[in-house]
Amino acid sequence: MSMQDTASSGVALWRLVADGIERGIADGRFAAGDKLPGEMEIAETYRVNRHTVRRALAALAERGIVRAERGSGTYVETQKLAYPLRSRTRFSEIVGADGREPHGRLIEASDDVATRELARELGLKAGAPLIRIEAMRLADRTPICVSTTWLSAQLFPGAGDVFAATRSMTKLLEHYGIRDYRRGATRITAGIVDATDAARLELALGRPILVVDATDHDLDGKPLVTKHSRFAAERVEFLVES
Amino acid sequence: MSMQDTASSGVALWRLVADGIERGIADGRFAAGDKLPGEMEIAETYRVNRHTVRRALAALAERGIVRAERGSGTYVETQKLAYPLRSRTRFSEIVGADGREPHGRLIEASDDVATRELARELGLKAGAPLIRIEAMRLADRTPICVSTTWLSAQLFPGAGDVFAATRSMTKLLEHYGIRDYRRGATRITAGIVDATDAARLELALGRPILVVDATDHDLDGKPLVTKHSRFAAERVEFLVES
DNA sequence: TCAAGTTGTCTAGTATCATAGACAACTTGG
DNA sequence: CCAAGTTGTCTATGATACTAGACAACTTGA
Repeated sequence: MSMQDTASSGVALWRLVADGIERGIADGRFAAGDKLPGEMEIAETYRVNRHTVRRALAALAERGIVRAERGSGTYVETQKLAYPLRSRTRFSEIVGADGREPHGRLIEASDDVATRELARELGLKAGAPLIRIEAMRLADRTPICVSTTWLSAQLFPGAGDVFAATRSMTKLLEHYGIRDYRRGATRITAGIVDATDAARLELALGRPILVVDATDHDLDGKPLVTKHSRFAAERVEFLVES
Repeated sequence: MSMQDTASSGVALWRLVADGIERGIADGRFAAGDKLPGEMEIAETYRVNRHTVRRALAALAERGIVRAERGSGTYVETQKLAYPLRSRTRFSEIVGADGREPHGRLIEASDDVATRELARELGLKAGAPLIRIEAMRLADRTPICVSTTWLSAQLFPGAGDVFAATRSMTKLLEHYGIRDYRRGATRITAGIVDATDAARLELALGRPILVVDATDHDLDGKPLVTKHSRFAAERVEFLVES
């Protein structure tokens, strides 16, 4: 590798190294607790200066993916988040069960208008006022997914502010008196991350993402919210129960 | 945006801008022939210096996606090939209907042996002799896809030579007395182009591809050929009819 | 013809990226 | 304890990324 590669691709060398290592962890070449090769060895395999490797490892360490031990080596901290797809799915519960700390972050909340598709999913009329929430979910400090969520502006007035305060869709619904809800039909597809999501997910450009479309209903079957979520494929593993 | 964003993400700003514009073209926000917003306007929307926008546009121009006209503006060059996925799909017809000239090119023909999966698709026994044809399809002079096609060596003896002469799967089947055929179940996935296909498709490394697996049957439902095709995602758009 | 708007080109300055070398601090295994 | 191997930190240098401003060259529409 060389600066020429960086210039032509627009991706920093240390980022390529970091992504390569993270991919190795995702693929299982390095399991949780494993010792990574030494910095010099990594530098040789990527044909890169040791300082560049250190930059990459620092980025991974900041996200809690690896942990450096002076004099000893650098060790893998995390493993893929097992994400069961049940009708009752709560991000915070899943992450908590994995021994990691769930976080939510509001990216943007804005008013929107129901397209035909959104109206059908939410049981509204096309053109109905909606609130669109762009949010992000993390486990410890690692971004897991970004979601675009739509709710009826009439059923959930001021939902954007509520989410900004609670950072949780479950708590948002509780705020409007909804104690429990269920996930309806879920569509799973895959795609390539775009630049915006890549920056948000701290994901390399061009990496695969898992795209999940789903609508949550209350216990009477009335649609509440519909979501379009993009998961970093290398950090999560969907489990579908039979 | 600022250098701080770049530092944290390891992705150059101009790359984010270029991807954003390319996405706009892919999404149809900018159609072929359309004039893009001025460099200053793009710079404002991305909160970036005009020179950074010019870097992004230069990268897109080098790939033939946009074309700058001094004093006038920057225009979208490319147009995606609309590719309807019907049970009766002929590449030449689709390309011709788009007003472009279809071409076929034989890359390689070789003998092969049926794996379990291939045997199941073709209704043969595992280990049965096959002919494997690696071919490429173009519209005008733009590569659209590369396909690996398997046929029974017993049903279609010398198929490689026939394809080399006709450069068309339809004509190949005609040569063996098959006047019409239908496409069976089609699986569509996405992935990243590998180095070999990238060179063939004249595609940059790391670009997305649409992977299509399908088996063609004769009118009695007997499997004829099974294909594994890789389309340059940025040059084609599949249309699935409901 | 002319003014406004567009892309093309130049200079300059600051911050980051990447490389290079040296040495300190620490852990591990013999 | 000691040698080998590891990560941590420092200085230094050159290339690249991004911003900033100015002006030239060109197109378009009034």
